[in-house]
Amino acid sequence: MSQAAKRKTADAPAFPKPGHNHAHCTKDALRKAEAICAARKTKLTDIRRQVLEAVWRSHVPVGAYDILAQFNAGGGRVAPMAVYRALEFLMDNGLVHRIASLNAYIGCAHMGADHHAAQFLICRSCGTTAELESAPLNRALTQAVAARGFTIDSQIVEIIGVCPHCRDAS
Amino acid sequence: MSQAAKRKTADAPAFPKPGHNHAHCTKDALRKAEAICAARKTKLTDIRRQVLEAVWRSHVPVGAYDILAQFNAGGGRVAPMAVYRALEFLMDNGLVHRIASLNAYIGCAHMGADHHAAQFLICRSCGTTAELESAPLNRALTQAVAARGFTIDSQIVEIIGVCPHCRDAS
DNA sequence: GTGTATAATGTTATGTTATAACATATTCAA
DNA sequence: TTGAATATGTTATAACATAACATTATACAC
Repeated sequence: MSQAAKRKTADAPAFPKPGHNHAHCTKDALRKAEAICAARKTKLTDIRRQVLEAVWRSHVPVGAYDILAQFNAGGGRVAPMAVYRALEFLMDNGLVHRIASLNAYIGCAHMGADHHAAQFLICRSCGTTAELESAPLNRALTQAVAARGFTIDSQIVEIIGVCPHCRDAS
Repeated sequence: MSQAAKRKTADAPAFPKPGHNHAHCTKDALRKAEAICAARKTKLTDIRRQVLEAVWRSHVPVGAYDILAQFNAGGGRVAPMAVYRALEFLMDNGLVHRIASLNAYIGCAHMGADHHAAQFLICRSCGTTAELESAPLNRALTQAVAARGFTIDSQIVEIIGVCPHCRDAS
């Protein structure tokens, strides 16, 4: 593989494909989450792990009450608070992101990278949402903000459009 | 004024100052809104204008139910639907933006510029929110998205931090 | 091991934001 | 002036999120 190709791969991860082996995504995410919590000495308890699994069911952001519904489908009695608390923990530990424009949550694709500066591509056709993670974009953003004398704490960048797979399919 | 200064003025509008003449902002906004609705042959009815005025009370995004409360403070009987419908009209006509991270609404600072690609700076100290409108940022964003084969429809860019005035005051 | 502080979860209630569905009124043009 | 389109009124409810306090589990010092 050429240097350019390598750089492209590192810089522009493929948009999740419809038929990819998602079990691998989930397993990998859980494994990394365990490692991160161990390193941070925080506890990935049962309910937290279950919420993380629910979030990783797909690459489509999932609402808190959808997670709740999954839990209670078998006659469970979990309350909304339990889900929201688990989500808060997962977000604090960089394992999950909130998608503000959807009021929904998605597993972090770059666990451990310590980025609270995620950017998202949201397909309005299939719902699949991917992290962007573009260095040039980050630079442009940092510069534009600094030029206004503004001190940046956090950012919400959500791009709504059509993913390459849906575009090709239409 | 030098070319550089002109460019800076056009490119980086000042963050709204605490003591600026806000009556001018409001008046200007209403005037432009009238013109835009006339040009588009849409109707800026009473309730729509009142919602627009409520949104322009300040440069801090305002919640739909806050607007509602203003209306009903004097014993009114406006229902949430009325406010939401007016907000929808105002957004469709490019007069108001929704701030997703706050579930709140703010007057559009560039009426008529026909940009559904607004970017916002939100001060977490005073709440003042300004539009960013950076060409380099837009370019970087467009490029980064295109490189992923993604077709962009709309974007949500909200930068949370501290505005220059609050920073200087602290 | 026991007590005690901290963290995690359970429980109940309520707050906040937004929309559905249908009725009525207004406008404007044919 | 009447019919179609637009705008508003009204009632109910959906969807998302947190407050406040009770209980249980965990850890760690003694």
